Amino acid sequence: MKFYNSLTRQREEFIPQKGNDVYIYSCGPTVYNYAHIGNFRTYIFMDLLRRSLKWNGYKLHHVMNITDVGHLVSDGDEGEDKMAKTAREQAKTPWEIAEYYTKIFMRDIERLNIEKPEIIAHATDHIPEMIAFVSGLVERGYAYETSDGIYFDVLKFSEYGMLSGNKLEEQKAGARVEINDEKHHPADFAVWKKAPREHIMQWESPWGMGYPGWHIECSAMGLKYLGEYFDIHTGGVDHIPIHHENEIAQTCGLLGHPAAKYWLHGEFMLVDGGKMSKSLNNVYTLDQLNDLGYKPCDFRYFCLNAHYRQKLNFTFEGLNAAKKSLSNLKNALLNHKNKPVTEETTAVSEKYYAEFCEAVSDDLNIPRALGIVWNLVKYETKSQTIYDKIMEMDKILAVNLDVICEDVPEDTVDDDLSKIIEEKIKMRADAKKQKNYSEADNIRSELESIGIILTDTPAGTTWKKK
RNA sequence: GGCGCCAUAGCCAAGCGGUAAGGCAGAGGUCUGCAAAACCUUUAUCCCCCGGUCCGAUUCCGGGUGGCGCCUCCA
Repeated sequence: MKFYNSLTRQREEFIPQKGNDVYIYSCGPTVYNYAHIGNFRTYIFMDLLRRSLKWNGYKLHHVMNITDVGHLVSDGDEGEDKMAKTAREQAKTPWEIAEYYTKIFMRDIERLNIEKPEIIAHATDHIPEMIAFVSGLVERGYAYETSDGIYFDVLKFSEYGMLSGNKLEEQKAGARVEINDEKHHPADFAVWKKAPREHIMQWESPWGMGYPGWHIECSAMGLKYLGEYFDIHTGGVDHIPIHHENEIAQTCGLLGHPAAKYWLHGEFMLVDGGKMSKSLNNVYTLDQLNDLGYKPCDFRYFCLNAHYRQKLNFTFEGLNAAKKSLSNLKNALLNHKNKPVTEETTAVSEKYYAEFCEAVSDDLNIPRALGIVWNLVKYETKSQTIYDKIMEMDKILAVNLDVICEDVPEDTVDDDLSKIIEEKIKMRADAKKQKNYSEADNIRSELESIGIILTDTPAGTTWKKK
């Protein structure tokens, strides 16, 4: 397999460090709000990575964190903890907030056919590990204490910026409001924060009551579950300049070397050509898409259409295209069901299958793989072999190609109206019998004007809401 | 100002030196009284522009132009 490694900026042959076992860390959600479709694009990418590794015969040891403490609202190390802020606003405890949004997140990734990593690690369950990590940094001289916390000393790590290419001295002067003048360097970041009395989430530490910095959790939990050296670290591209840079710095500070060998980053999803942001009112959740009539698999299929390292522009035009495309694909696949198996179709499906494998293993080229699926499904001779092979491919795509009819929402038309509609359909059937087609068409358009669409089938006329 | 990504048909998009996958939309057809659905056929003489390397470049190099992201929390 080959992956593009953000750290070396090139495509590399993937060689696990411990034989057939692959150790992965994925940055997971901060559970202070509903995850949006942009977040899910990244987890779909993570899932495709998992599935393709398993497809290639690897055994996975995969950790994803749930950040339920330490992620601050603004300006790196100042400002309120996101969890605490939401808790305050909703008059709940941070624990309740975390539990609620974690539950929704887990439900959503399940709906998107995103496999759960083997280990889901909550930050609040790993405070001792983080404290040990911070102590180690202090002992080794990579972190220092100020009046409000323990900070990582970026100048002690000469390679700081290796992932993003940013140079410390070239950051825009004054772009970052410097509130804390105890810091040695503006880019120094908190690995531990001392808690004000009123802070809800706080733990005992060698530096008094406090709570961990955001970045430390990933370093500490990765070390605990995956060891000093592991294979892959994933996250969104936005993590490159700060979060992952800091993780690398911390790990190098403690261990003297980076932990992960391959860094894989999923690109952003744009909305209408620009950034997704709450102020532009273009942030969508899975539930919202569902209410608009799009199934989770429609969205997943939409994401499969673009390579994970490419920005993907979300529009409803695009989502409609994906929805239609997926439905067409299922129909086309159905044509192969229970059709005779021949030497020819077996050979053909093997050939396409091999191409599919190659695409998947080539830095997760799912768009190309999808094209191969289409070419195979359109093969003129229909055969169960082809059906079976494509269902095999769906183990990567995971868009439920065998599910033909997903649950449609209950129709909200009341009984009286449906009686009237049934009556009209009967009238139209009579008109058709008498070849009075203008009357039949009138009834059709009459119903259409109140939002009812008629469809003639061999079994009779059915109707649905527009 | 710094860092990074990108530019392929109406839209989404693959393509990694040998002459443009795939999907959606559109067009034509089959079927249907008409629709709808389904199925078949079709849709880029060319890949933002200008130079260069090469027998050959959408693909490599240099320079433009344009778009996007980041440098504040973000997947």
